[in-house]
Amino acid sequence: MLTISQLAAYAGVTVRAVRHYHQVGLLPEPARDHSGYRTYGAADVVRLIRIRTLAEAGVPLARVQELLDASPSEFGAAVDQIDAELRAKVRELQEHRRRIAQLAAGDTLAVPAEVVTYLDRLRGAGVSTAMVEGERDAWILMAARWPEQIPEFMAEKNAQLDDPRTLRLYLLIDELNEAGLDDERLGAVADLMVEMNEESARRGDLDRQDGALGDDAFVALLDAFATSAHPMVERLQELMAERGWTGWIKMERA
Amino acid sequence: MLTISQLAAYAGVTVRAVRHYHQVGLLPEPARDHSGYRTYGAADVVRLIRIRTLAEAGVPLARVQELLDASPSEFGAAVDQIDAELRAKVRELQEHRRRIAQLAAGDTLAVPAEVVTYLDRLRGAGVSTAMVEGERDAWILMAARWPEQIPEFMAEKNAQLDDPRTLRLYLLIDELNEAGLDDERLGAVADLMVEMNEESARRGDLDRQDGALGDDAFVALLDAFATSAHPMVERLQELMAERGWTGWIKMERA
DNA sequence: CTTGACCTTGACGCGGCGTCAACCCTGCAC
DNA sequence: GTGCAGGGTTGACGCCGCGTCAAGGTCAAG
Repeated sequence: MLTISQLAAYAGVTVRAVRHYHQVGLLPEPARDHSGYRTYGAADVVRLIRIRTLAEAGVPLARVQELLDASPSEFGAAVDQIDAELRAKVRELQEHRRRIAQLAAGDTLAVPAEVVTYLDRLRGAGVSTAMVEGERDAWILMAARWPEQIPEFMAEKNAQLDDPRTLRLYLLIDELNEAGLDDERLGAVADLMVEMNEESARRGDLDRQDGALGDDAFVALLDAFATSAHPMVERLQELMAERGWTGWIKMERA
Repeated sequence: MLTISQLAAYAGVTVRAVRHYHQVGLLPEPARDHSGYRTYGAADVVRLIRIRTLAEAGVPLARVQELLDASPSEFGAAVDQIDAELRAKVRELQEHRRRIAQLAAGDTLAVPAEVVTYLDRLRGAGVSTAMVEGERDAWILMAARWPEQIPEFMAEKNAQLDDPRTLRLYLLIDELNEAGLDDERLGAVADLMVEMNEESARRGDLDRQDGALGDDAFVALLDAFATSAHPMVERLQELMAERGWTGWIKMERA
């Protein structure tokens, strides 16, 4: 007669595992000796080994029972099914690996590739890290809301950046962020923005934007985000309002 | 300002997940409105999306925090490590698949290939299913105790089976199992066993067996197993004892 | 008699939430 | 007013396969 640790040793499992199998009913509770110890025989070793064989092959414990007393054909079908489940898990993990491989650089985190390119262009042109991060976060939000439109949006953004005044705008705002709020230079920024908005309006860009950004609540959210990130935005909006323009992400004539 | 379900919708996660992230400290608890509702802003959406991006790439939640504010080089190292862990998991699952693929037929379950061949030979020679299953279980035990020696043992077993008297022994015992205990024919079985034992002894097989089966407790276990499986074994042992032989699995001159 | 190695039951922990339960708030239709 | 649907809140259990204490009782050896 065997004690639980001897049984476990013969089968190559832990004592705790044996007790677990008792608990879930996989292995019947054996008789006890005079002091309450469980006593096992050779048949228990056999059953335990067969359980382990299945468990180590990835069979969920809940299904081991049915497999142990299945006919060969049932057994084959069940094995096929379990193998299919294992395949699915493998695929899932492979997908994880694929994704994690794409997370090489910091920016790539949650940002589509087009946006990364755009952000790199900004950085390369001398725009500050803080500003680029703000842009990145804004585009994370955009990509969450309109994943399909991102290539479209980025094409337009890149086109805007071809106009040297756009870059000048970014750099001016960067400077002001460092230097502190200076109403005279802010005024110049606002003037520049108005000038470019007028041109956009003439080209009809604003109308197209109206269609694309058709979720007022979300636009409000983005505006609030911009305001909280850069206090200067609020002041700029006031100056723009004086010049007849409201909004921020989506600019409109008052 | 967003409610928790709006936040969750923007990031493409469940409300429960958001609350879980609060609980584990991944996402800071936001301010509450007058009725206790959580209120979120755009920055929370951004953070939540970045968390999801990592989580969906297979990063354990416990490590998401450190990855979110890691430098690019730290990030790269961590990503490498996580990828290694994912690879390990994949390998493990593949191993499971390999094993389960081997579990095609019933006998294969926990029995080495050599034994399967031997059992098939017995079955093919007309030995009963019950007897073959008993043999199988005994060999499961043997393989657990002496995995290395199994090929050796099976070679010997096969050699024994080349002697037609061995098969006759199996078939006789099968018959007696069905017909009930009949001392006269049992006597004939015992005589045959003695005869073969004597020959084994002359060839020196018994001495080699002594060396191989050097674990008395385990031999006792196997004997007990045989006895409990077939009540006839006990009677046979008595008859063998009268003829000067003791033991069962490991036979010795009294 | 002590020690150390075993046995017993009971309970928590892990990972990432899903899924009740039991209750409160809000806005709208009647 | 009242009722109802559809939000929100905290709290707790469940999953899976055990690992790992905790707090004892038992056994064989020195």
